[in-house]
Amino acid sequence: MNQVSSFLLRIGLSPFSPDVMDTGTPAAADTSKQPRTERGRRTLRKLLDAAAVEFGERGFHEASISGITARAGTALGSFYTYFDSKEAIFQALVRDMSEAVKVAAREALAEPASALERERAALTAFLRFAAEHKEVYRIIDEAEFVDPESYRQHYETTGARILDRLREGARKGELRADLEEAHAWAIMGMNVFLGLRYAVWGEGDLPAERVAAIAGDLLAKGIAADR
Amino acid sequence: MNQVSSFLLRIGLSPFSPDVMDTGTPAAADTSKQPRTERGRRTLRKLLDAAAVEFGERGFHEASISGITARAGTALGSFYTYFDSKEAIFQALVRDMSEAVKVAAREALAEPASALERERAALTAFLRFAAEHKEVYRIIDEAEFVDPESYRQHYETTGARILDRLREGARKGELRADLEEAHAWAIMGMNVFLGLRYAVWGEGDLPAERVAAIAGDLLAKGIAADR
DNA sequence: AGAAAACTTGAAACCTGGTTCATGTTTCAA
DNA sequence: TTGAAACATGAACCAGGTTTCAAGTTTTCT
Repeated sequence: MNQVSSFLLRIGLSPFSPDVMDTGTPAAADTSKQPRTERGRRTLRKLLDAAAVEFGERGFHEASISGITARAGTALGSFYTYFDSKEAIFQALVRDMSEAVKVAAREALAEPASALERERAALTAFLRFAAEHKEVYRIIDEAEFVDPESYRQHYETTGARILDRLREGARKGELRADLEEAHAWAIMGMNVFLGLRYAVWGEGDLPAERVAAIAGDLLAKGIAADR
Repeated sequence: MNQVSSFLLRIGLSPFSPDVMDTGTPAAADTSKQPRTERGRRTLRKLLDAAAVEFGERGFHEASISGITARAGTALGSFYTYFDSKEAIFQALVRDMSEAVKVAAREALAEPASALERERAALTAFLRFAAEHKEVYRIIDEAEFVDPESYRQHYETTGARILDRLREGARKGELRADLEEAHAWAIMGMNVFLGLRYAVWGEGDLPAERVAAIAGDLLAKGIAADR
């Protein structure tokens, strides 16, 4: 029911870690809301885990605070000890998850390989992660409407990381030298849609490796007929 | 304020055309709701146009029926003469817009060209359309949460059309023979994300042709360094 | 013309669910 | 031990927006 908690357990502890780069939303002085007690930290974590499930299952608007607190096994009122509003917890969740996706990708890129191999590995990891945590996928996607700033930040950051890899590949002479932001976004879009189709919707009609192989090979050679 | 109406004027007349393929949602016996009068058709159209603006500007949940009727210049109660609920008009809108996107793409593919050229042309058209009708983009995207069935149908149909083109290209020997559904989805994802980044978000930092050229060339040759 | 059907109207009923709050319990440091 | 701060509780409050409805007005058809 909550494979989510595994990574939230890891991440959840720092849901309010100061934003590395404050982008617009004042992020509020949530100092007042930070738990000062072990018990408090436990409750906060339960709420975040519960929210991930609730939002993932019912979507932002269908989801209810009482649904979250019920799942968390806390009283309705307790919610407001930790979050100012429904939006606030959603935002915390989105940022944690964005981070979680990033981490998952980074891990997959641990051992060095050719630039093309790396893109394939990254996609495989992403597909596996998405299949494992469909809620994450959904929540980040819904952020486009609930918390546009975080949504934008997520994709801009992700795009920038892809571009970095492309440039690195170009530097090593493995990739073309003229790659730019648009290439990174094209690859990102590819990945996201393949994730939607095969990881989130697909009941595994194509395994992650296969999908990643197809995309990798598309990146390597294009789709034109061999001459 | 409503460049939308132009295409809705065209499409709006048949918002209830029987679904070619009923997919799950019973689509209800909307026979009862079909206008039987010229006046009725006019009002229905006003409501759809207004809804496109309202939903596009405020998103599904922020949008209100009274907002729609106010923009349409009709009474609140009249809304329910034509739609059963907020969801119902949203669905009608999504399906119309899905159709509109399809039409725009078809038009761009009017004159024959090489398979790769066609993909580039399709993307250019899509980017132009998206820039022109950001609301459409947003509404279709939000359907993922408000009306998942229509959302899925939109992308499955679109993906299928792309795949058809790829197969056609393969048949003519211009494209590789091993292209499959995943390739179509990869291309679709590419297009959608480039649309989001450069048509919807971008203030035209890159013109549609340039973006389409980059993507087209990625499809043609891949991103590996020339050997 | 006359009557039925189609359509319009906007006030008000109705619901839902986010948020508040006053009261109690637990934790922790001195 | 003890008091203050942190945290927990859930009934009640409340705003806002969807939906209903009964009473008109316009259109269509014979």
